[in-house]
Amino acid sequence: MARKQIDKVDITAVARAAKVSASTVSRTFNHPDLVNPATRKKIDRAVRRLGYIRNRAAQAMHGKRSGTVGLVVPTIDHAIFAELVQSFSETLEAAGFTILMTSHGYDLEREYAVVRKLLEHRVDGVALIGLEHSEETYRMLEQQALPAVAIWNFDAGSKISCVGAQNFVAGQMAAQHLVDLGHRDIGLVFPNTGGNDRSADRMRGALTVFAAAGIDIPETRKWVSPYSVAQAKAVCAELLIGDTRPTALLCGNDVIAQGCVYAAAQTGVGVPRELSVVGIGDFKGSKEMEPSLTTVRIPAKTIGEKAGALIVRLIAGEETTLIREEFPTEMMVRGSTLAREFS
Amino acid sequence: MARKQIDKVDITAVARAAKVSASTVSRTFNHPDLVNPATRKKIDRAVRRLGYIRNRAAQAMHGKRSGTVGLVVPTIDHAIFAELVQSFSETLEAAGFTILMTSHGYDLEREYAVVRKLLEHRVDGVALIGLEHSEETYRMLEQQALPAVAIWNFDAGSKISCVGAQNFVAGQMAAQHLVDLGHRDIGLVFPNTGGNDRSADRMRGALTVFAAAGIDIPETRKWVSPYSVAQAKAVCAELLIGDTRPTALLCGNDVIAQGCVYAAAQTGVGVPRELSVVGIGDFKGSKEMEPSLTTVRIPAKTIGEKAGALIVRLIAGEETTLIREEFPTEMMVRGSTLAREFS
DNA sequence: AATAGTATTGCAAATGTTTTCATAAAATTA
DNA sequence: TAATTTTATGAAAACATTTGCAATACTATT
Repeated sequence: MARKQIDKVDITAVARAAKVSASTVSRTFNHPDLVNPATRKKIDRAVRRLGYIRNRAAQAMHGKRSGTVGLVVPTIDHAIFAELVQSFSETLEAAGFTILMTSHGYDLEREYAVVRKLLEHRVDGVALIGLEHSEETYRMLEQQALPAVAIWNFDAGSKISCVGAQNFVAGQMAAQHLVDLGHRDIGLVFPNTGGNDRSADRMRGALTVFAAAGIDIPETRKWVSPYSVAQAKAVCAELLIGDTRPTALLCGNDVIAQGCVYAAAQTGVGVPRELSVVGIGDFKGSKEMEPSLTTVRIPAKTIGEKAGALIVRLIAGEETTLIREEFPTEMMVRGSTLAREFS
Repeated sequence: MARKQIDKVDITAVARAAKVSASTVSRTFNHPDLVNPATRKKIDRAVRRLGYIRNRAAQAMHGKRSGTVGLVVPTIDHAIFAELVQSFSETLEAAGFTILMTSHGYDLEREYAVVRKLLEHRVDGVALIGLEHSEETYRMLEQQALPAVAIWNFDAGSKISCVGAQNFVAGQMAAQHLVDLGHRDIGLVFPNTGGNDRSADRMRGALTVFAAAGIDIPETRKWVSPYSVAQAKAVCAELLIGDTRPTALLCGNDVIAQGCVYAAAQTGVGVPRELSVVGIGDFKGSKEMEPSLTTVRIPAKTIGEKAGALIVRLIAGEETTLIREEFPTEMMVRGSTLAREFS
């Protein structure tokens, strides 16, 4: 059994134990080919015996990379981001990086603070969700000349590299689908769009299509719900028991759509027969629910992977210009929408 | 507009710009009360003008804390952990820490590697999910004398501090509920239990209760499904079309239960009339689904918060002994279970 | 055997901070 | 006004590591 570590074991302790100099120990880690195999073995044994663990902080001081990448999300507690974050981190971990993750709860002031904190930790790069960030945040990133990528949204005019989809188009697709099915009286259930450009873009996209089709969405047909099944269900249950209800609901994302479908089931409104529901996102499980959810697919997993790969290249200096990668959204027509029955 | 940062701006650059020594600058950050307000202001201005960001790596070298806490999860891509992780990180961020997060995909070998990497980054503490970890991992943590807490499981004999619930009891509760309803022919749908003590404990708990009630669960009534709605639905759909099907299903967690409920809807089996389904976990949305899911509540949010608070105390040295905090599970009887109809 | 490489290692400087100690200036007390 | 205490600052050492340079010890070449 290894003894408790009373005296700190640093590189010189290892050196002493192996009867070599600290430099040689350091080299065994960083340039193993420069040291004699026999010596290496001695050192290896000492390392193991003492339970030595190198100190990245000390390494990082030498202009060496810290081996960490910052990831800033509004919240993790969402099917939405969980999938994205997972594939992003897998990619980065495979490349040897560790993720420093922070969340800010959709507060751009807090976002600035956490990004700053990441910089204090000398992350080799940062990934942010979306493209809406404070001036200060953008300025800081630029000033530090840090590899940065915005994930989730694609925008041809973005100030930093981005990899994602066009939420505007996603909104358009969902709207177009409803229009194509003959719906005219449509309700919108979206989260509050402050500090959330994804949601705002989707809504704008949808509204554009409706306007083009000559469909007016009065304020009374717009409901606000956070990204929560429970709250969406409550909001939706309320709107469904009104004396006139829309024939279709376009939801800000799949979680909200799910809530709507449940609310309909609860209030005895048949989906899709009496009410069509369309979501955006195509989260895990959306396809499996009953009725299975019609939605616009945003390829979260792919986006996460590609964003991870991009930041690795950015850090390695393989990319020098601003890079933008777009991933198309796709209309997934499933069981929760149906052509409107004309009387 | 701040100029691009060509020459690295470190503490001495700030000192130069403010015409003071580096020590004074350092002090303004760490012991502001020791420096003259006027000087402080000068320094503040210089910091702002140069866009200086302190280097935690260099600080960490002085035995100072790194201000990071490692969080090791099997995967983030789960409703299960998302909620836990969110509340855990909120608590820690409020205390000024940043989270270093890594996942290992239920591979204990990889877990050892990532914990080691966290130690290289000199995290001030680590949190792991569950209590099943490799000998090597435990040894390393002990040897480094690092504050560590296991989240999710409670075990009175744990080797490290833990805060969580008893999965064994959760399994018992779910099973007892079905027994109380008169079910005798019960199916089990659980994930593979390798490297996943949570799941294994739940299963054992359930089996204990069934045995006590004189109910035998033959191998043919045990199905394996990962934590995925899609796969659980597929597995369950298969078992439901068999010529004899159980009257109740006990699922390893709510995601699986959800898949089962959907599978039943798909194959036209009425829940709860013809089939009772009970889950474990009480995830977000479980209550809202239709029928709403009967499940055993494990208070993820509370556990995350308390675990965060505990590790903060551990790091601050306020706790010196091994601490174990248990949070009780609770049977949430809802719409997906019903007493078995006797012929 | 002498020469020129080449492989291996150690020394010392450097990295960006914090902190201890010493010193100087200012404020207080007698 | 001198003596003492307090406040504010700087110089230098310390932290754990990496790396450029120099020194030594081998190997290969002639």
